[in-house]
Amino acid sequence: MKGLEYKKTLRLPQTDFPMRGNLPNREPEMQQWWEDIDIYRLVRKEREGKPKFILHDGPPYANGDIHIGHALNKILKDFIIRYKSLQGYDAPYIPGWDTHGLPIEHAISTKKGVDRKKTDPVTFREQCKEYALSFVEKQKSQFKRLGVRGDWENPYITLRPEYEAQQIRIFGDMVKKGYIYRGYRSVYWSPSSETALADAEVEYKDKRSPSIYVAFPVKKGNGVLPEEQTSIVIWTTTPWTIPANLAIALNREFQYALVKAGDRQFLLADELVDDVMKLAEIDGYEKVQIFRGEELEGVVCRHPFYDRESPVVFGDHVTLDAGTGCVHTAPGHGAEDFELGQKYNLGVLCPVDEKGCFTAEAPGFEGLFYDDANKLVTEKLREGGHLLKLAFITHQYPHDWRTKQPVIFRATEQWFASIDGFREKMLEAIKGVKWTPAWGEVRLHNMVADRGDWCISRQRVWGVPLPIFYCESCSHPLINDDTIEHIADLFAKEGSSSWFAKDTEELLPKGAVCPECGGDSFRKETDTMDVWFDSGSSHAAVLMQREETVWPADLYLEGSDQYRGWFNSSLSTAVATKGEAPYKAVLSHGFTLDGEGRKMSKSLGNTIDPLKVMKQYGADILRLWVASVDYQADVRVSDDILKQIAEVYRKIRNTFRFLLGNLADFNPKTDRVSHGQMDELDQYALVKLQRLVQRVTKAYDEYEFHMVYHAVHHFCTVFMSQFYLDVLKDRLYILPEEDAKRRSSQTVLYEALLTLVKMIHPILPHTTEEVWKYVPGVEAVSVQLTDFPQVDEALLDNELEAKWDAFLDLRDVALKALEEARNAKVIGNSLGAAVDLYPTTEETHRLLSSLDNLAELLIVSQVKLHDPGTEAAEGAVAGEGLQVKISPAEGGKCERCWVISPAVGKSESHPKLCGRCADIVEKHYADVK
RNA sequence: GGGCCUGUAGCUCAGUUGGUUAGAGCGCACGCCUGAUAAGCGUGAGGUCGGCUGUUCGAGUCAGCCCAGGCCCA
Repeated sequence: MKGLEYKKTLRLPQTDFPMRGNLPNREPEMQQWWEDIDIYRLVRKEREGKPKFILHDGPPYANGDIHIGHALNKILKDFIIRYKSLQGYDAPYIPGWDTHGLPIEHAISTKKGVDRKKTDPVTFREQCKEYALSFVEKQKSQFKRLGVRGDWENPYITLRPEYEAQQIRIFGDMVKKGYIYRGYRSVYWSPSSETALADAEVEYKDKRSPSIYVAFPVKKGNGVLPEEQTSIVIWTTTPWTIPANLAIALNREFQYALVKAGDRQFLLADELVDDVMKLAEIDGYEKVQIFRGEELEGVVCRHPFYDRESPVVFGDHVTLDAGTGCVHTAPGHGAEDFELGQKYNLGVLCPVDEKGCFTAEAPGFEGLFYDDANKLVTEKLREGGHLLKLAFITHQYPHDWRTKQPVIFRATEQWFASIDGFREKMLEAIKGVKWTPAWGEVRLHNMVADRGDWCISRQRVWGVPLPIFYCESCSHPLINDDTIEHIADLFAKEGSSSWFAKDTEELLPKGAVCPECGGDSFRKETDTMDVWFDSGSSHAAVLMQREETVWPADLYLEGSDQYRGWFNSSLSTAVATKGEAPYKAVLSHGFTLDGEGRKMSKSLGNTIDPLKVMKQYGADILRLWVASVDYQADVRVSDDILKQIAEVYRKIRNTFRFLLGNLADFNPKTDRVSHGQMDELDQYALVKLQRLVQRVTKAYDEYEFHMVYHAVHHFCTVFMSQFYLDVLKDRLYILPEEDAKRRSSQTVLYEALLTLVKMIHPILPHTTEEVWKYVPGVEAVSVQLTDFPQVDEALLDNELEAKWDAFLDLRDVALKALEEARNAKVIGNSLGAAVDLYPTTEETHRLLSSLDNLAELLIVSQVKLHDPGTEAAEGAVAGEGLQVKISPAEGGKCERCWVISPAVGKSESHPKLCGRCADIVEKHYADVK
């Protein structure tokens, strides 16, 4: 027999499981198979009646392709759903989409060129809906490509009638509890298009404006300022807002100077005196007195041409960058002014209508277009001697992105949810939620504690209408249980566009009358709800509606921006209506940054496109990346990082391949070896496997997926590949198929295979499913229909573990000695070596002498264990408790097992084999020639 | 400017109640093997633990300040 023939007597690994993943091609095939067998429903059925685990999906906005942040979010959710399913929970996953709101309106206007003002609402909304649904489909296929398992056939979508109806009911409930009220708020207003604008609809352009300095006469000096011939000087570039002036804002911290010029005195910020005097061309002035801002509290001025007071107030927004340090404040015409007005109870004066023309509230200017009033106001100021200077400046000013005309601020009536009404309950509810990471609680608490009321009305068409009517005769709003239920039912049947399609009479229940005046004629509200109200109602629209879910959810999992967003809006509507949080636990993830830890942006060109990654590497690589990082803080991605992940993937895949290859002839039903009969090394491997299950289970339970990743990778690399599998090769390849020692190891390999494939499945669903198809003797059609490995406490032999752990340390000493011998050209591979072991302690000797197969464990040909304390040969390598000397092994190299042995050549029938192999071939392979 | 968070080898992560020369894997360098082979094995070089100042017998671990970066506000 020749070497080639002897090779036929080996049991080398054999498997069709491919070494290379070829994921970009193979994953879609696997996903098709999942769809064919309807894996989502199979898993649900498998867990029917089991305790539920509800991870409620936060809806992404249906616009654009998915980006890496979406991928991170959905993959993390999928880890959890898959893990909980394997752990025996019934864990349905209903993906959702957020579909109303400005960005879609915007896209319809810009991309499709539809003019909202010129299109009837029903038609416009139809186009928005079509657009939104097209992106739902697009993103759905992209999410599915990530390998996310869920009820993709029945997602929740905020524009669906049944969703809108529930949202209306939530709103109605809040009305009933008295949390909804009407108030004023300052918004961007475009006179040219006669509509309110959102921030995104405003663009800044250069504009030439008048710049005036105005003296407001002091009426009450409050014992601090003189009242004769004394004025506070303000600066503004919008003279037309002077009629709406209700206050003058100062900064408490600044120094203000009283300046005497001729017979008049002016108060303004000390630092700006010289600049302003120069501009106003006032010579010969002198500072009379300096005040700290706060000293001027209580001072009141008189409006320059109305019989009205203008008190001094304080605001941090007052700066010394420009002007006088005294800010003209018109709550009706500025956001900061408005807030200050609220704070000081100044009231709101907004004497400008939707066309930008003055109303009767500004006597002397009625009907005048605001921009034309600048001149008249200035004139009036000059006449009264209040105008110190008029000039013109060019500055950046907000314009309507569509009409390109300037925009103004206008206080308008809006609907609010009164956070004060349930703030305390919210703070209480926050305490009852489990926050991961723990600082989430502080973050949301601070936010809720500080936030103002929630403005829920939007002057938009693409949204859920505010279901409110106004009496035609007294303007009193009409909203009650009957109207709410009526509209909810209507929306459930026909969708919320019916609000725009139908007349008011058709929208009202029969016989509705105004509770104030008894009138029976109404008009309907035209505003829609803030989209945060949409998604914030999902707990009611989904969890309370669907039969497969329960309320509250076990978990919400979103990016950390959602503390302000969805975590917050959901909590608000839930606490307001049910008095409790809609979630038992909240988990948040960070943001994806580039390789340098910087924000990703298209303009910087440092984005990573998940779709490209899947095309190049595959979804499992992307998923492995998600698993590898500590997502609770911000995470980094780059091409280099993905390359690294691909390497780790290779290692895990090859471990599976090796296990499969060495189990080709193993039938778990007939070939298993009982634990008591196992080789000690195999028992040790089982202990290590239990330790892995322990560690991994804990990590999954705590949502610490990077711990899973590192633990599994470490196990595959350090324990399996570098030690256990390497040592096992000899017995697996060389021993006869049915040899008990061989079967013992195979039993462990089989256990390890099953354990690993299930444990890593939530992270690598495609790869593990592929592996599953090659695992011998399993009945479940999919790995997803199996149970997560449990720790077998009976296998945890601490003494055995400690002994072998100690052996591995001694092995390191031997490995080092072998390396030195290799470098010195004493040996090539380790089988060329004869090893002399010189224990320096009794303990080491006891350990080593208890192992009868040291040569096998060290993968060398010969080992001699010396008595403790024996002096080591020259050139021995010293380590902890052991010295090791390497020399070339003596004898011939067995052609079958490659071990070097003096016995080679002794056998007559097999002169090229060692004793062991000659024996095996005689007994088991007599027929092989 | 405010609230919250992050900063340990090139990369991804560990570092127990503060306690000896700070760990792992990947990558890298060098070598072995060619019976896991577009694989596998071995050895090795890499860290002022973001910086500074404190508390302490002793700090990657505690406190303060600063720098860099992130989310959300103003």
